[in-house]
Amino acid sequence: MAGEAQKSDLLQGTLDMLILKVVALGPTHGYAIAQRLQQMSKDVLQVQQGSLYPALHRLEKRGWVRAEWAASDTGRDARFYSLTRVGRKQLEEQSENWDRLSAAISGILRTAE
Amino acid sequence: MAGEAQKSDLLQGTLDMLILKVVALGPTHGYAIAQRLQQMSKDVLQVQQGSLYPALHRLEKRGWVRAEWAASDTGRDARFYSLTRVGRKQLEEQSENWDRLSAAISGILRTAE
DNA sequence: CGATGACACCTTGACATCCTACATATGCAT
DNA sequence: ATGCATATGTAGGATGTCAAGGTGTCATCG
Repeated sequence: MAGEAQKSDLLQGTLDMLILKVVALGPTHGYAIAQRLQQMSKDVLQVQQGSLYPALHRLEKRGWVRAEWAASDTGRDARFYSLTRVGRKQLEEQSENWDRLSAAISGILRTAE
Repeated sequence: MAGEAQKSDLLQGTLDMLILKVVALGPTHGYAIAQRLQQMSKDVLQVQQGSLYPALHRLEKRGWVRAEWAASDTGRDARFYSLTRVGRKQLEEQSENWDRLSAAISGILRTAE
């Protein structure tokens, strides 16, 4: 705790979108999704397991991803997720929404005093 | 509700920061803060009153804003909020954090498939 | 005079999301 | 045998937002 800046690991509401994006790049299992998000963001984003797996389950329940067991790189069984057609649509919508909202917010923050 | 995509009016976790920013531009009362955010964002952001007032109260409780009664433009009494020194510090920190996180997210979304 | 709508404050209850912490199990290296 | 990275999952609690409702004032319109 030596003067570390407080970090919230995520922006609320963006996790589903980020997972969809990673899965859109190719079928991936949960553990790897979290690692990849961390790498892709250069350690800015960190997904806790207690956030990750519930998110994957709700995405599957909504039909945005499909899951199946397969062997991971290391030979162990892992649950691979792939994007459904509905999921791809969702990813597009959420990305557009993100662009709109984040641009609006950044614009406000840039307002000169 | 004609097939409208569900849209959350805000990105969770950004409301406090946005309020601090508006208040940083000059003392303002709650109702006007919500209007201003909507205007500044060209109707992209909409703050519900059930989000606004609890937010103002927690900002005050944390000592990030100071509140006092005064007459509004229309002559009616309103509760004007102004930024404290601690609040200004918070605004800076949260803005930097926003920049980091939003840049990371946008970067991931831009990854080519 | 009564109704309406904009202004301005506020609370309650439900809900979704996230985090901390815990729990389980495998494979590999030491 | 012990530990570590991999890999999945749940339980409990905190937080933030929303939908919906409520109070009261003031100006305007019919």
